Formats: sequence, C-alpha cells, structure tokens
Amino acid sequence: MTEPESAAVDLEIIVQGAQEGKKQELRLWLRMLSTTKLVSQEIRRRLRNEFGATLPQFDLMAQLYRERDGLRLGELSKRTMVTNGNVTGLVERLETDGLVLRVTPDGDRRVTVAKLTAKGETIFGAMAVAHEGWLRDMMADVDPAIVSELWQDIGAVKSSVSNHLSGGDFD
Amino acid sequence: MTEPESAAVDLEIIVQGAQEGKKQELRLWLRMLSTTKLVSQEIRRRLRNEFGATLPQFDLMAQLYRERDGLRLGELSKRTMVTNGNVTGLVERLETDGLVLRVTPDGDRRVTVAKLTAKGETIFGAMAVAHEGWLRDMMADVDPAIVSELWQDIGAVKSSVSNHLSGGDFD
DNA sequence: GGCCGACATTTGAAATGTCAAAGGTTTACG
DNA sequence: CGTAAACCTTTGACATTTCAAATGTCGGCC
Repeated sequence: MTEPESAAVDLEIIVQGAQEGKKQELRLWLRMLSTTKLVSQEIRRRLRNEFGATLPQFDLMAQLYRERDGLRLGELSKRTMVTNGNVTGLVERLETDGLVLRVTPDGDRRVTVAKLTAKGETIFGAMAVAHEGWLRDMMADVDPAIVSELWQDIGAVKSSVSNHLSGGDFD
Repeated sequence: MTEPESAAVDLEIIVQGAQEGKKQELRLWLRMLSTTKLVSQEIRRRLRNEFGATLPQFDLMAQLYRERDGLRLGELSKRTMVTNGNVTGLVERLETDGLVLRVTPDGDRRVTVAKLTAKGETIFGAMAVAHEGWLRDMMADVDPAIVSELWQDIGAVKSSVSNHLSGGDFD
C-alpha cells in the first residue's frame, strides 16, 4: 500500500493510562486528530481523483465562492487559517490554472484582491456538491441527533481553546 | 501579525444554508476541521517555542516512546498516519539531532527499525508532560462529562467514516 | 541455482506549511 | 512637507506532505 490505512492501531495509541479519569482531554484530542486526518485524507483523495484539485485549493475557492466580490489575501489567510506567505503561492497556482484572478484596487495599492473567474465558479460549484455528498456518505452511520450534538459540543471546545491561546488572542 | 488568528470568522463560513436540517454533516465537519487546526497551531507554536521541535516529530517520538524496542518504519507510518516516504525524512532529521536511532535487524535487511536514544527519551518525556498540560489548559472550560461524551461520539463518527472509505478499507 | 511476486524503504517532483525578514504603500503626526 | 509607524503582500529558508516510481531484499517455486 502506498498510504497510511484504516488502522485499528493509530494515533490514539499514545494514551495509555487514560482510563483513570486523568488525561481525558488528551484522549479526546487524539481521537479528534485521528478522525480529522482520516476524513481529510479521504476528501483529498477524492478531490484529486475526481477533480484534479487539492484540499487547500478547494478551501480557498470555497471562501471566494461566498464572496463574489473577492477577498483580500490577508482576509483569505484568516478565513482559511493558512499563513500569508502560503496564500500567495496558492493563489498564484490557481491563477495559472485560470480559476482565480488577482486585482489591485485603485484606492490602495498595498492590497491584492483575489476573486473566482467564471470558470472557477463553475468548477467549484461541482466540487462543492460532490464534497457535501462525500461527507454525508462518510457520516451515514451516525445518528443525526448525535451529529447535531457534536456540533454543539465541539463548539464548546473550540470556544474554550480560543480563550486559552498563548498568543494573547482574546475577545 | 504573522499568522492566522482567532477568527470569529473562519472555515465555517463556507456553510450558509446549513440551518434547514440539510448539510448537518458538512457543518459538523467544518467545525471539527477548524477546531483541530486551532489546537494544532497552538501545540505547534508551543512545541517550537519551548522545545524547538515540530508537531510531526513529536507524534513520531510519541509512538517510539511507547515501544522501547523500536518500530519498523512501515509500522510508524501506519500509527502516525503519515506516508512512508514522509517517515523516511522525519526519522532522518531526528537521527541527525541524536534523538532517534536507525537499525537494520540481522534477520531481514529490508527492514529498518527506529528507536529513541536515551537523549530522545529524556527530551520526549519532558515534552509529553507539557503537551498533556497544554491540552488540559485549552479544554479547561469544557465540562468533563462533555469531554467524555465527545470522545464516545467522535468514536462513532470515526467508525462510520472508516466504513465508508473509497479505498476499500474493510476488515 | 535462478526467477518472480511480495514486501519495505527510499527517492523525486510538486504542493503545502511555518516563520522571519524584506518590500512597497498608506496614514498620521510633528 | 517629511518622516516614522502601521499595514499588506511577497520572498526565502526549511520542514512536512502526497503520490508514483525506483530500489533493494526475501520468499517460494521450477
């Protein structure tokens, strides 16, 4: 095989004495991480096979799809949670493929705004539909009530984490 | 600022009409993904600042720490969910730093076994303690009962996903 | 012995990722 | 006006990531 596979044994193996009421957070984190990796790998594989696209490209286009007027690169960086320097190259490649356009507005020449081309909108539309279907498929065995509950509770985790970042990221 | 930050507005912005009972899975996925990225970035930052290590290196060492006799690179690949080719370079760098040792067993020269050096064990020990503390801190605001419930329910998600992979990953 | 299929790791090309430093632009203030 | 501070993006050095193809080794089988 050429890639990491199913794994009855995986990341979670790090936790050993997690049973005794300690390290619950570590245990949860490892499970979140391995699950996320699993789903990401699957989506990446399908994006590649069916659309010849990469996951970061998909993420970036998703943001532009919702903002037809385009977004500044810094805004894109925040929304995709990708560093500034990374956005530069990402947009560059998408521009080469004719999916994205870069414009410098008249008012402020420090800024670069990226927006989807017509071609980009068409292609992303198809990818988005497929993407949503893949997720529904993958989570098909999970009770919808649980899905909803998870969304809530993970929200609580996200919120807690946001309030305890070292980088002084409050508000 | 030089990196993506807190983000009241982030990945989840992709979902628009998720309210109407459709796309719950997509909504959940985006929240899982953004939360995982958030935690990963924080851990990465702290590993870097306090230990000069990277997250993949930490993950790899974590596996070796539990198997004092060492692991074959393929086994490491599965457990860390990192591709084979990737493990090669990862171990290479750790060996350069004197944290990991590579050995070819007498019986089978196809195989390479990696194990922690004494130095590696010492350093990883310190990192593991800190790492666990960081997670407890980050999740401090989450009710322990919820933590436990999340662990269960995310297990259900992971299991469902495992059963719906395109790569024919059954067993 | 010699070959073929299975196994294990490495290599190579391209993309993504981080961080820090450098480059232009704009704004504000003396 | 002129310069310093603030802002936005790009660049450069490295590490990580994936995939596919190559390399090396072992096993069994004629």
